[in-house]
Amino acid sequence: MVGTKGVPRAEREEQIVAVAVDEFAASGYAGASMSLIAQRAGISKPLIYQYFGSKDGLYLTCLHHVAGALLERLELAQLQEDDSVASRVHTMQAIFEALEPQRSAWQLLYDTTMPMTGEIAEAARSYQDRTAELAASGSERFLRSRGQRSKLDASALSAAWMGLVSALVGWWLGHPEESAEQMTQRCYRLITAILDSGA
Amino acid sequence: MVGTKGVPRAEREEQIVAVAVDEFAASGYAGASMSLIAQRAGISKPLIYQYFGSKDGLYLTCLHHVAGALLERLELAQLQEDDSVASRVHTMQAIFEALEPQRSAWQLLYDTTMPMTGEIAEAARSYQDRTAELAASGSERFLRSRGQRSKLDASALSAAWMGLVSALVGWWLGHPEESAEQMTQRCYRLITAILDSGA
DNA sequence: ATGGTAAGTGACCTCAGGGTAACTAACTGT
DNA sequence: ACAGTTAGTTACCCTGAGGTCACTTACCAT
Repeated sequence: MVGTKGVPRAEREEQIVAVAVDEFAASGYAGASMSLIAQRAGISKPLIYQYFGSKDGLYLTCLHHVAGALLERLELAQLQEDDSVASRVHTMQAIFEALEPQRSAWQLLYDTTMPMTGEIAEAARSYQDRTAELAASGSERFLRSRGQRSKLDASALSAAWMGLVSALVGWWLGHPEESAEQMTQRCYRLITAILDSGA
Repeated sequence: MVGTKGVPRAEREEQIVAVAVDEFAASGYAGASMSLIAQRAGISKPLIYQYFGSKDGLYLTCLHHVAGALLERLELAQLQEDDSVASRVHTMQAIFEALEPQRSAWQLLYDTTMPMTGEIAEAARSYQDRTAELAASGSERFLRSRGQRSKLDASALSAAWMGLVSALVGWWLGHPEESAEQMTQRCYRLITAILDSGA
């Protein structure tokens, strides 16, 4: 079947991006197949190229679409943070809420299979840096308030925190029946349990 | 240049596996190139196929080589654990020490680009399950000792813990000048700082 | 009605990467 | 010396994935 189906470009682009985000998240940049994305979106490959130019172009669009909203929400949540560990739950809440519309989005930011050079790498790095900075400033403040000043320790703590968040999001992906709010409360319970064990 | 170079098979296999582990860790199963591995190992592609049969065969060998030692060490460390959070540092120590000879090994276990079916997937899943079980039993015991009995919470905590460990190993990869012992001490400092903040 | 434009496709090109066939040169024991 | 085995290579095949060309059909303004 050939010829237009009467679907306007903007709408098609949304459909394609939705499918692509999912596919990129599941298989990574390298593993994802343009043909498969086209097939799953119910259109043919050349249409994707007409709209997005290249695989990089599509990925870039997906990345901005996904990371833009997330970062905005995250930087907002940052303002509610204080020195306490418990307040970290706010960050988790922000992430869960921002991710609710398309949970798999998170994987795009930390895809290890994307090329290490070029526009797409720069964009990803830029988003990664912004999230890392949020985590880092929090970690440093946290450690300083406890009398530790090692830059390296702060850097490691920051990495650990981001890995922890990443893993929880991954767990969430495997438990789709859980709502964002349930996840937030779960985090609260866990953090409390860990801290109560104290000293 | 053609013909033997006088290197016995066992030795060559070791060289190849060493390079392959590195390459698989860096680019993932899908992204790694057999040609590149051959080139970096200083031999030609067919020799790899002669020795390992296929890409899957090579990956499998790498996986067993790497995960076997790690799991053994990890299951040993498990015995030193108690209910406290602080004792988790023993697990970290075990991981750092087991990984010292080839740090990038860790990535192999959790490569998301490997095929989801076949012998290699089963092997990976088996190793993942063994590590997950270690983490899970620890998490469950930990939560139960604090009066919480939710299976889901334990599962999430387990995932979070594994993500945290994974991230710290990743951080270590980016800071090659740090020794395993320094990493262990760093973990001790961080855990202490978090717990001291208590309640 | 009709021409221009937007939406859409089948068939192809190109090239990288897994995998193989056929050949060659050095060791090793008799 | 020489035959057999082990270590090693060059040159190739084939599939799949990114990407493009030429073509087709529906919508829309005059």
